[in-house]
Amino acid sequence: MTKKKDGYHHGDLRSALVKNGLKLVADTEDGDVGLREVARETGVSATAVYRHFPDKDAFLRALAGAGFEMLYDAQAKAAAGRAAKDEGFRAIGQAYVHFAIDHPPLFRLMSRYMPSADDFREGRLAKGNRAGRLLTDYLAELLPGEENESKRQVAAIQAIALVHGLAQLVLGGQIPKDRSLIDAAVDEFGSWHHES
Amino acid sequence: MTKKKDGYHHGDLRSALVKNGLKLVADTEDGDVGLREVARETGVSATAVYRHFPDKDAFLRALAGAGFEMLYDAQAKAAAGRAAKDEGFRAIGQAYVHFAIDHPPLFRLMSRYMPSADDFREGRLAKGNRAGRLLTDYLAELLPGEENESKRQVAAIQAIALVHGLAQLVLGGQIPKDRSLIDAAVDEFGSWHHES
DNA sequence: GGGCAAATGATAACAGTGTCAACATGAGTT
DNA sequence: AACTCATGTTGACACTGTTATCATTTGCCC
Repeated sequence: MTKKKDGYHHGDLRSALVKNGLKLVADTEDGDVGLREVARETGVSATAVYRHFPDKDAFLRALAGAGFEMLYDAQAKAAAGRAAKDEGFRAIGQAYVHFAIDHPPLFRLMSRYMPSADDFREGRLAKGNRAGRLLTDYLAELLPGEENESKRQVAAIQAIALVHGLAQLVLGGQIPKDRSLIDAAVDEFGSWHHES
Repeated sequence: MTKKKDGYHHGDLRSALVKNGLKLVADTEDGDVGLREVARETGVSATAVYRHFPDKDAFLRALAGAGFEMLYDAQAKAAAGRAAKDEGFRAIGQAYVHFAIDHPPLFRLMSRYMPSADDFREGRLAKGNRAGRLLTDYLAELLPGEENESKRQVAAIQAIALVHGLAQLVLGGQIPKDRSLIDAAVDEFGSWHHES
């Protein structure tokens, strides 16, 4: 139980649900929480959730969105102070994996509700776009003079695939949770493109 | 309904459940099937499944295992005939992503039940190890004379992270389902390490 | 301030799920 | 032929997401 302004109406139930949802997600394995469970934790009836979210899917998407906000903050903080663009790129790439390691269930949830490329283009995003855009933006500045556009697109795809794959496989236990190893993997990728 | 040898006993229920399970998984979005659903499809009572699998988790793990067998076959076929080791490496890497594209829900299920590094080392795998081992084995032959062992480990991690990340992000819609683009991303990675 | 509509909450119920305990049936062995 | 054990069934329990219906409160208008 958290935050309850006693009385029939809650005051700000929606954000209370999200906050408790995030807390409960952290205690799960796969990042899935039940609506009834979070309602119970919030001290409210099960169906009250439906006044703020159309269904469970929408609620989990909201949780994932909050997670992307946290990720964006972490990446921004990691990149701050890095004057050199390539250092900034490596920093936010590593921050991506570190975030996954620090919040395994939340990251798994986020992976399931990650905005698609279409969501990006058509601007139908709240704010969760920023996390993903950071990486590709840095990469765009990092590779200004590539021969052709397609080569740059390939490099961008490699970058996000590498970083996302690292995070996914570390959480799955296929890659050792070794921070220096992970940082090395990201660093070397960055240097390939920068030193060439 | 498939395969039913009519009568109280089924004959080979376990494999029938797996077969129908795989079929049903293919029709889902996230690669999750209900035990009752597959039991219904197989024409058997819901609890009969428990005579062959301790719980739902074990059943889904069996489905994932069957998926890894399919993946291994696809990778072996892709690598066959490639004399050059680096070509073989690229082929199985691309086959990994192609498999994901061809079987989205199954691949998502497999991602959730992917054998961990510990499973590998301690040899507690049925046969699903082969799919993962293929990639790293090729990579080991590909990089015989790297300066130190740690550099080789970093390269191995980069390879599987790149390939797994590509698969994951294509299925999520973050990367366009463009086969030539994906092949280019894998090819270029292979050439980096080979030409150096 | 009184009254009313809309927003927000609660209750009851339905269909569906994973799982367990108890029982039924058939196959294989001696 | 009888017994045993693996295999399949029935019934039930606790739980879930979701809907329909009813209750309360807030905010606004006169």
